[in-house]
Amino acid sequence: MLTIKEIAERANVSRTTVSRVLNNSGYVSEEAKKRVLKVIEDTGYVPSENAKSLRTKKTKVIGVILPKISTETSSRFVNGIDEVLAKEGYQILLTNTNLKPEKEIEFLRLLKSRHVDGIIQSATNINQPLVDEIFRLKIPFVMVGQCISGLSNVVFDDLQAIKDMVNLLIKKGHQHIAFIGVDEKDRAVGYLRKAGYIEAMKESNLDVEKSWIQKGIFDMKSGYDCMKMILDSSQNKPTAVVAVTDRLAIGAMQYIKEIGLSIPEDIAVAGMGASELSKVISPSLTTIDFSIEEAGREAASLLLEKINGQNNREIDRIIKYRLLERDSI
Amino acid sequence: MLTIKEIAERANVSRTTVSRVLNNSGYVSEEAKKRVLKVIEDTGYVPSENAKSLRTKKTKVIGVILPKISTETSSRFVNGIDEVLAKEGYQILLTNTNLKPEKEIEFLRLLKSRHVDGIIQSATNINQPLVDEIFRLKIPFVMVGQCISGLSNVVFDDLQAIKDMVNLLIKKGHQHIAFIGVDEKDRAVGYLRKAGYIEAMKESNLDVEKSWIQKGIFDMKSGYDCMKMILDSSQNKPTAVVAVTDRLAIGAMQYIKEIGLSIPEDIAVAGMGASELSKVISPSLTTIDFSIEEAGREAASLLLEKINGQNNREIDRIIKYRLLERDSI
DNA sequence: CTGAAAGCGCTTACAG
DNA sequence: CTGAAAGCGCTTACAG
Repeated sequence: MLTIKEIAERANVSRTTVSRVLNNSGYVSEEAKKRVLKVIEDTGYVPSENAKSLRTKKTKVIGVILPKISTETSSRFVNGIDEVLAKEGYQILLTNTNLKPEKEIEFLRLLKSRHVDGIIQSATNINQPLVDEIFRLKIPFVMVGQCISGLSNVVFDDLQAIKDMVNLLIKKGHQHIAFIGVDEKDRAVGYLRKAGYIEAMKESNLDVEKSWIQKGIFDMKSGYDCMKMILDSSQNKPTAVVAVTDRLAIGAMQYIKEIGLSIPEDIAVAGMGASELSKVISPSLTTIDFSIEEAGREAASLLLEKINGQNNREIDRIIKYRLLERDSI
Repeated sequence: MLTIKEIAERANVSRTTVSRVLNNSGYVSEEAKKRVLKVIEDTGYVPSENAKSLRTKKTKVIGVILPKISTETSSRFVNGIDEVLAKEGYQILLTNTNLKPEKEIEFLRLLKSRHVDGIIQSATNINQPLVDEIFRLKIPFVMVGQCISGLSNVVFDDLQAIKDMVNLLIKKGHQHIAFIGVDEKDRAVGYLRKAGYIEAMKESNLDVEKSWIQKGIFDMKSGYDCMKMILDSSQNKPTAVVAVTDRLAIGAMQYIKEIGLSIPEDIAVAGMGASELSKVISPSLTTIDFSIEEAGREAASLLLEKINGQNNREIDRIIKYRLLERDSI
């Protein structure tokens, strides 16, 4: 590896001078500058960011903690982050907990040990030890998808979004509306969306039969199974179903089609997430677009503000969603 | 920031000793070890990886260069990489060229300046300056998706895969088979897949009408347009069409449905890539599964071997594909 | 305009 | 078993 020392020798100047031309700081004579630049060009020298950040305490790297890396949501999210960070010359160090909560604290420490300038975490469920560790870190931090008071958060309006969806269904004349959710430990997707469904039903004085509410996990098969459960065990058959993810909704659609019912005539189906799938499936799926890229961009901007010391208070941003009404309802 | 010095003082030992317990190397008395561990525990000290790698010349970070970050392919690929790298304690530094070739060299240098232990690049089209820079870098490197002689490559058998697909169509009785491709500058997807189509047709002595071959870009709309072109301008209407990506194929399906033809009765459609969409669309799309995760895993393993000095020769790995025959043909 | 020297936080021979 | 000291490749007051 070439070092600044060698460049200095070849250009017949001191390391200080080389450093100056590298960083465009301080006075350097045109003569010297030219010589240094020439040597750098010839040798293909690239300064060591490691050594640099050991001195400057800045790394121009920000850490991103993802609950799952191989999903459409994650890649959109990272894309949004990258869009604003790349412009400022920041790199992304990616970590993936694969839904294992114990990994979160591990990665937090790891990112700290690598002196990232800031951290963005997209979380599903959060626990106290994690929160404690975040505060302990004292590092610019933005939480996405869940809300922790005292931190800055970028959140989605999960509650209102599903209420809008249920209300739309009600407006269309549905009274028996079923719900496919996920574990409530996931506060946003599990708890809040279920709460929104229940609130909306209550506000319209509609009864909810217990068997209309089913809990699955994050895949299509699970949506299929839940739909079967709902239809098999309900006294009053629902005429509509809303699922907390598109994937679950699409699984439900598969079951409905399979038993020969039609969508939306016999049963209307709605999902959430605006996945690519939702556009392409037939009938096209009514869903909620949560603007994931936008969340990524917001999180990155917020983090940048913190890094640059423009604000250190708690700031919460709620990302706007859009209800996409399509053919499935 | 807490440093090793402070830990040493608090534990009443030298920095050397702290370093020893941190790395579990050399002799340390139980006494001392216990004291140090206690202080670390109490303070939440995390050693600086920067300082460490400045000395050791290892960063435990590997750089990944992606042509586009927000695609299903990319996230699957990164997932595969992460699967094997995470086990070995490596982190991923992600860069995204957004299909801008000039970014590639920039990122190569950047990754070098960050002293990554190795680089994995997923490329679409490659040019000589890029190749030169890679060789200049002298860093463990694995190229994925394209083949550069002298480097280690993980490639897909694009040519044979599409030949298999075309031959299957032929076996099913199709003689007029159209093709939707992309720019041939993309050697794998553009050039090789087109070559495979042409070869397969030739081997079966089937004529190819010029208008059967259309070129699009990587989205559905483009597939739709190409299909329209094919149907509008052909003397002999094709009874089947194969597209080089699922997205293009699905776009084509949309047009076919729109004009009231049915799939596969009137026109059979095949894609490539085994996207999630392909499963869900109806009729489900016949496609090729290139095992992207597997490519990620292979690339990571190969890179690890190089980093550990187990091999430094060129090694090429061809990832197996599977033809998924579904309802669209 | 230029350079010698200190220092960032670690590790690692070396000496004891 | 332990520690003083050198060194990794940079930057940055400071002195000239």
